[in-house]
Amino acid sequence: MSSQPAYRTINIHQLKTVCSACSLKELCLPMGLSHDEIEHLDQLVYTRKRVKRGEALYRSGDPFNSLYAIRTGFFKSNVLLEDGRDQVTGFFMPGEIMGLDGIGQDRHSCNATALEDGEVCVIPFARLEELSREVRNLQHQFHKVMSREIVRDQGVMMLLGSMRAEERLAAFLLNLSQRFLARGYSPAEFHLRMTREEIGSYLGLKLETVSRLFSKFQEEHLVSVQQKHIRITDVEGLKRLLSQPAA
Amino acid sequence: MSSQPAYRTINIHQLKTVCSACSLKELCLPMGLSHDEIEHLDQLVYTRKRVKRGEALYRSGDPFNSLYAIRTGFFKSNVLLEDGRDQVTGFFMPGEIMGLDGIGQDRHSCNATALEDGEVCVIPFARLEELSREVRNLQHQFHKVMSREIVRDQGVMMLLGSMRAEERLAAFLLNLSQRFLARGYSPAEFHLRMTREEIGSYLGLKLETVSRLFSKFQEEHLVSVQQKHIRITDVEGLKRLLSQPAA
DNA sequence: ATACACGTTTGATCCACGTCAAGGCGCCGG
DNA sequence: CCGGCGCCTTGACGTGGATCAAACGTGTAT
Repeated sequence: MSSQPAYRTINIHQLKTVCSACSLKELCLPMGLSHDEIEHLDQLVYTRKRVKRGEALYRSGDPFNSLYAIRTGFFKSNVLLEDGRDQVTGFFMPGEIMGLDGIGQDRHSCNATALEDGEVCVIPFARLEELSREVRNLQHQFHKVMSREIVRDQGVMMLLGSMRAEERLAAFLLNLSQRFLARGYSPAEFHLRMTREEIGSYLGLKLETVSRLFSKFQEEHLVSVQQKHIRITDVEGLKRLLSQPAA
Repeated sequence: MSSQPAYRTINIHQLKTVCSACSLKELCLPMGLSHDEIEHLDQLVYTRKRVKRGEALYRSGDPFNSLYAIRTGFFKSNVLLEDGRDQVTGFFMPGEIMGLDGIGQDRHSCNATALEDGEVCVIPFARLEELSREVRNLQHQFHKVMSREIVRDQGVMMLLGSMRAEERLAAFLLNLSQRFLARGYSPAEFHLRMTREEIGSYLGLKLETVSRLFSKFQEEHLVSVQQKHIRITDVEGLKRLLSQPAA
């Protein structure tokens, strides 16, 4: 990757690299930008990085230089307490941006780990700021990305702070479903890339509880679960769970 | 720069209004900016807004136009579920910025309410974006503010997802204490502006649990509590609670 | 002053979820 | 094809915090 020749116009791989040619441009940072504006972005992302399953994209404490736009693969972010407790703070899929936590302190405040082999676009942050001083819509788009991350976090707080275990898992499945749909995958049938323990950590539950709930949902014909393969058979049923505070 | 009258020096109220003359400039948006840069900001904030205790600064669904920098008073933000459940997502004090949730969808996604009479600086967002295209450091500073909000939210997730009730309350008190300290108030003795119920909602606990924990902390000589007046008598003791997963 | 309303404290009881423990399934390497 | 190791499921039991209920301050309005 590193030794790209100068005559890049004839390099097919490079062509596929730029935002303007990326299939995720409707979901990712370029969302809502005009064709011309996206071409400005092509100067921004000149590095890709492959990450193998289990590898860290960055770790808490690492100096912050870049944001990462996921091209392929599935990632998680998590924070560790001194005593070893571990809280998963998010799951990320193609088109989503990781690393926003690093801007405020010039170092990352969480770990980002690949849940399967994947590839990310490296976005040098100084360059992004520079470019967004020139391209108004890019600036605005970037602000939207950050704001949506804040809103997403509010949703997780709602989940952790006021929902019961059942509701949390239902909300989680519906959220994944929607995000798969937005990416052109089936919203009804998908593969969970994370373990029960990671789901539990994210939802503030123990892995046994998550497992039991999957079994319960299956008995109630809301989903059909086979290990990591999930098939949602009754979306409305899941949604109904969310509006029913008590059992 | 454009429409400022030349004789602005004689307007006392105006003098107090501008960022360059604001006592909170070390904590608020102008943090880290040079004197000259802060003067640019003076064109940004031309409206203040008084908010009475219990009044909303904005509500979920309201169109988004401005951010709000708190000058005086104490605020909370909360989200409501259809079924009436209410999650407090944050408490805000002077120098902190509210409204960042609105950027992503052009409407606010939570409510912001005054816990006591207060005053905020209205920051028209379009103007902020414009100015931050011109003033590099302002741009960067604003990005830091947003990023820190994301990191703060991660902390709350950690709290809600992996801490026990005792630890949550201890973490909450220590957090308030630090923020009061940063504002020049006593970190050891302060007045809680929110009710037990609001604290509970924020921490994912019921008000009775919060009340019991205050009593427990008092018995253990960690704090002395009298209604809303709190005095932290053993900071180290509180910190110790945080690193002890089990009782 | 007085009184009401609201917020808080405290006790008794309950239950959702955690903990501990024992298999079971499926995948990978030998 | 076999054995081992993650990961998952399921059961039995324990407990932290919720719920229900009853007083008790305290600030605010009359």
